Amino acid sequence: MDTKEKISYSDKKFEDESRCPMTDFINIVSGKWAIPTLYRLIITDDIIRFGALQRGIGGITQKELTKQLRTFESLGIVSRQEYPEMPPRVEYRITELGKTLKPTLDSLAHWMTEHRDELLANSRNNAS
Amino acid sequence: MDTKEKISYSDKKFEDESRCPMTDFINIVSGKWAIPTLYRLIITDDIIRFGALQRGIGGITQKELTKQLRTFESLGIVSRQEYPEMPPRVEYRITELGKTLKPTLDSLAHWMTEHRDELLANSRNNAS
DNA sequence: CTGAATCCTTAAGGATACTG
DNA sequence: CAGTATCCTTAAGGATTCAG
Repeated sequence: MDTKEKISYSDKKFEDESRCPMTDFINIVSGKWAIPTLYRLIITDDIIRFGALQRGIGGITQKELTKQLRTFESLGIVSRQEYPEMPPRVEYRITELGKTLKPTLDSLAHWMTEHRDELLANSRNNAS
Repeated sequence: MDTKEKISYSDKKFEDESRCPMTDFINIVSGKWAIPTLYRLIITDDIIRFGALQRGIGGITQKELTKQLRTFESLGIVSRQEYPEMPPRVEYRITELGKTLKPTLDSLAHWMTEHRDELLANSRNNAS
């Protein structure tokens, strides 16, 4: 560790002065698996174990799921309950704060379902 | 150029069998600037020139904006009108298809505005 | 003014092996 | 079972230069 540490891009994440809600949002929910993970937790709306969550999302690696969960946990969007048993059991659950995102994500899923075919057709026609 | 080209990950983008609307969505609207760009076009709801758009978004590079616009154009979400003048003028505009995303993005912006402080506070308390 | 092209650095994410 | 740790490859994105 250095006394004067390098300031990386990610340290600026979600700090004070961005003031654009969309930019703020992207700084919280970004990457290939953030929304799928969050939506799975919201849809479940109950405790769910790590393994079940991973299978439920489908295709996400353990490393990636762990990272996403840590992020959401620190934001208070997801809660984590660890049971010191053997084998270990860890239960995750969407929080009340996290649930407030449901209407928005529902809207997003609905839009995608509604327009998927049209987008795909456009995409094909304009393929390079 | 090789005759047999390597199949990269991105070639699988938005192809047939994903069937998860959230995954589909991420494949279309991903990265740091996609949503801010799209939202700016939606809010503008009129023709807007490349330079004005870039300034309106704030912080996006020319290269990045061009890339995003090409993507949205190929999906039929944004239209592009080029005037072969000197100096050149290019006007972009959200399409009807693109406008259908407005309620969803409004919801997203609203959620972020509403919960920004709480998220930031949580984030600070749980900082490593 | 609107890009295209190039170079470069960092971030994202997959694969695998290992551990309590 | 639920992670950590490590290695590795590709993607994302910024900075800069150049051109019509």
